[in-house]
Amino acid sequence: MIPTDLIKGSLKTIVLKLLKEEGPMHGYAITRKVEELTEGKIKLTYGALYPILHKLEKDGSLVTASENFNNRIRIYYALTPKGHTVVADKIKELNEFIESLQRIVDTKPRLSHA
Amino acid sequence: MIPTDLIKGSLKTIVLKLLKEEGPMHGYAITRKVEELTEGKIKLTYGALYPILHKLEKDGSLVTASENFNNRIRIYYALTPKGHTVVADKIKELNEFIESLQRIVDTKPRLSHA
DNA sequence: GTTTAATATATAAGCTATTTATATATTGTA
DNA sequence: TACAATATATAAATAGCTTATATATTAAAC
Repeated sequence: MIPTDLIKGSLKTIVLKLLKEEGPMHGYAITRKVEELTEGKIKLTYGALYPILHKLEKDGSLVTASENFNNRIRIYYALTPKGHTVVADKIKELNEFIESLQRIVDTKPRLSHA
Repeated sequence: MIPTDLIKGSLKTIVLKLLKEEGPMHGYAITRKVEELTEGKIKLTYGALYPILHKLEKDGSLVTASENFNNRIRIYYALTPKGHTVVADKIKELNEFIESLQRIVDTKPRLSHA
């Protein structure tokens, strides 16, 4: 599993991206999907997830719709038009970040030091 | 510039990786190199850098050697054998992280939702 | 001649996103 | 009948960072 320090900071982007590609999801399903996509390497804790969702709802990026499924409440989160704009920006940032990290990781030692 | 939230957590790995590839460096040079490698997209502040270096020195991953250059003190940081082990682990983690992020970012919408 | 930018290291206070712990409740499985 | 899985939620604590501040020299600009 990837240490949380590293993942810290990209969780919001990950959540938004999932909602964009999968459509409306409820919290529990989001944690499942992240684990599935990353083969268990990234685990979204509920203590991190729900504050993120609530915050995004508050700022108008997400809207909710409650559903009763087997006597369990499911709260579906869906992107608003504003949310779609936010995701686009966040994805762009994340791509730049990935690119920068790769440039650093791919750096090979110089011959002068070999 | 990439928001600091995203970079937070990978700074230590970046510093260690640079010291591995470039050989001993002093703090100021490290900040310069990171900016250069990432085309200004990642900026290492001194408030972040020096505590990282001091911590790595304390735990035995780095050793220091002072040099006087133009009446300016330069403190060179170099990896110890332990440091080399730590870098290897950190790089491995970072690669897994990058891979996981890419898997999430590259996810395309399903036809069933199209 | 004097101000400004660049070089060089350092620390303390404050912020904020996260982890950890805790709470609650139902359904399916062993 | 107990345990695992499903489902949401919050509060306290942590930790890594940013921001601000301090100090000192050299080179360039004006």
